[in-house]
Amino acid sequence: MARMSPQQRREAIVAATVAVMERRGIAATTVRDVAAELGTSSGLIHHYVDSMDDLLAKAFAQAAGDDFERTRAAVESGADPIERLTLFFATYAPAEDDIGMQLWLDGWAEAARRPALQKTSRHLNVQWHALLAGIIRDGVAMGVMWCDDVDGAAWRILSLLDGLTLQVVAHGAVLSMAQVDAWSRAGAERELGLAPGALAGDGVGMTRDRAYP
Amino acid sequence: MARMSPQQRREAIVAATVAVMERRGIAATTVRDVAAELGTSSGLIHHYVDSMDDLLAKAFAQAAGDDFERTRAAVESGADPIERLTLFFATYAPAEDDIGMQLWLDGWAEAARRPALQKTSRHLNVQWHALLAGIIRDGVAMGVMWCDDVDGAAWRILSLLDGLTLQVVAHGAVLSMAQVDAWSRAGAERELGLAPGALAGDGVGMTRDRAYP
DNA sequence: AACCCTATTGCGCGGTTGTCCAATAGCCCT
DNA sequence: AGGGCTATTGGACAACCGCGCAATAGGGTT
Repeated sequence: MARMSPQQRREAIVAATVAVMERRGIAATTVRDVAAELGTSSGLIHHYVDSMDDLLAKAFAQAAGDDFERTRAAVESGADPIERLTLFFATYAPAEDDIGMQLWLDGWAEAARRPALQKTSRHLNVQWHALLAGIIRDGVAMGVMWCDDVDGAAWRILSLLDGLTLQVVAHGAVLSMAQVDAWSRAGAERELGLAPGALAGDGVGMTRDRAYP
Repeated sequence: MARMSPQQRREAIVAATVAVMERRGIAATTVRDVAAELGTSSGLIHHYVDSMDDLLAKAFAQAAGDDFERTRAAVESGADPIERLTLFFATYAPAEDDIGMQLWLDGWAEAARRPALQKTSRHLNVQWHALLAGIIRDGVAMGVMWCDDVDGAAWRILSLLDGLTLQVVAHGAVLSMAQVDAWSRAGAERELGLAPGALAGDGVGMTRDRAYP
């Protein structure tokens, strides 16, 4: 294989590990699989990585962190809390097509047995909660949302979304992605005292006083 | 080891597999672990079981089915829908101490890659939904609950419970079990138009017109 | 062009896995 | 009491795992 700079090779290894993890699952990902994914020898992996556990933790942090950053960037582009919350749902749902959420599910299950992985998983989840709680706090302060317990509401909305998505990923045809999307938005509307449909749409070009056609 | 009847031995093997699965996780459970658990040789396992996948699927079905039956029995002892729903929360939460819910988490993650396991997981989950939806339907018919979309509400309440419990199992100290219990009941109260605190308590000896001390 | 540093290779090691099988031993029936 | 059915044993087998190491090869520097 072509000789790469250590920095490039490191990134390539992590990227290949993510790809294999998404296909085979975290626990079933092996050094030889990763090596085959990027067409090199297995020995090369250990030249850059201390242990397999480290590699799996790094790869999970990379994939999960990317998911979060994408949603965070989208949310920050929203003009007001309602639009930001709508963007939150719009970017969360479609990304977790099938494969992305499966990785989260694996991560949660493995977290109890791999300390390094649990640490990143917990940290990411707290960030998701903080992002959502920030939107709600702004909305309450601006008088467009109503909620006694912001932190609790954020955890409930997030957990509802996770729980519903879990059904789709783990059980396939029982629930559809469209239902998950609609029901999680409906749950948030109820939680925050919003009118039904207040969080509908993709959030793009949305304004609070826009007339519905 | 003492010679057993095939029926007894089969049950002993499944029970031992459940015990090992709860301790080590589904994916990490080996034939030798199960054999050691019940003090026999590893060869004996394959005399009763076609493959390891089959055994894991059977054991998961047993453990998960027991969980469901326990809650179902408790719910059926309730006098009215409010009491039955309270019993639902009371028996769901404490059972999933740590170890029981970890098994569900493992099962969900493995479901995507083990067809036999996915089938039982999906079937069980539909039963959980049906149990909850039945309670809500009765409550709406009797005029003690208010809900437009019974099936959707049942999925939301169930998924909220799963999602919150997941946080505790996977991430430890981020959320407490008491918060999960309180928040999931609060979510259900909001979802069904009940007064805050309407679903509090353990449901034992509860009556609708009981005066609070 | 010669050289040195290091990215990369290919294989071997010890250990663990699921699966299988001949040999053994315990229980029931006659 | 003896014989047959089968539950049970314990190890062999091939495949796979993470990991380490001597040998090789490629590219920037002098």
